[in-house]
Amino acid sequence: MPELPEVEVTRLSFANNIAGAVVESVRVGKTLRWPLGVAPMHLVGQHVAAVRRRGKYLLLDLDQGLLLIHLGMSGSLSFFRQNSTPGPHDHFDLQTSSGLLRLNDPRRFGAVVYAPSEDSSQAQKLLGKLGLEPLSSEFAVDLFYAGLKRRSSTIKQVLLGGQVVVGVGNIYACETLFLAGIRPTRVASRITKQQAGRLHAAIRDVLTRAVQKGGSTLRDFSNAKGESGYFQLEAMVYGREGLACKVCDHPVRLLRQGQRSTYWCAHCQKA
DNA sequence: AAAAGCCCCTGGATGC
DNA sequence: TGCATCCAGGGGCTTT
Repeated sequence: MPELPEVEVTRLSFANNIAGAVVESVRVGKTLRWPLGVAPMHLVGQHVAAVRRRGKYLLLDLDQGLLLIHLGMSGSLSFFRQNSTPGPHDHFDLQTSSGLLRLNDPRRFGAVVYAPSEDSSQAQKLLGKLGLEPLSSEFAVDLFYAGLKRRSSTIKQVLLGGQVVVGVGNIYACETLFLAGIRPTRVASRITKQQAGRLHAAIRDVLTRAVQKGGSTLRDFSNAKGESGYFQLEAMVYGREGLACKVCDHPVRLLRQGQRSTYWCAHCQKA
């Protein structure tokens, strides 16, 4: 479910509410991708200083260390002002003095992991190889182009891989390649500087607008206040196999790349 | 070092 | 209605 815009919208929806709050109790349900990595008691009494985002990870800064939260494929966070009883897929609760932060995740590909610091091995194992933040000023065309230059796999897989640029998931990878007119099977290192420029602009543009629109919902995304997004940025190709391309009327194609579906238009994406 | 596969898990949609 | 099969927006881990 969540790509960068959904994670960022989630962060914005509760960061100000939880900042400065004190952890009162922690409830761990079924184990997620990994165990929490610390005794829940250790978190009690600590302040939540801030909520940051790195790629698709949310970072909750505590007095001592931080929590790394990932939503996986099916995770979502909710923030409750009042008490609420957990449902069958609510696998982590952080009760604070200002409200309850709850992770719901049916598939349990998500994670909540404690790390003693951002430099710790626990944190670096997850964050250490992440690429450029597409919505920050560090996302320069030159750096992006240089990153693509040293990759020999296809551009679609490089976008998904997160080692050159973070936060672009399957939907946005398909959509940005369409907007840039680049075929998804193109070897990344053979992309020209001009094409890299178009792709760079498409990534910034689409992700920025998706955050502004409240996150896309092809299915069921909602932020931590329970408000759903609308997918007002309509997909040009994603999920549209066999339908007419919105630009040229040729049928949208489907292909498999690394066990993921890629949707694209062979007529519009010739670069 | 990088790339390619393999998995983790549940629920919803589709087909018989 | 019931059951089997396929698919899903992610990414760490293991093997090449």
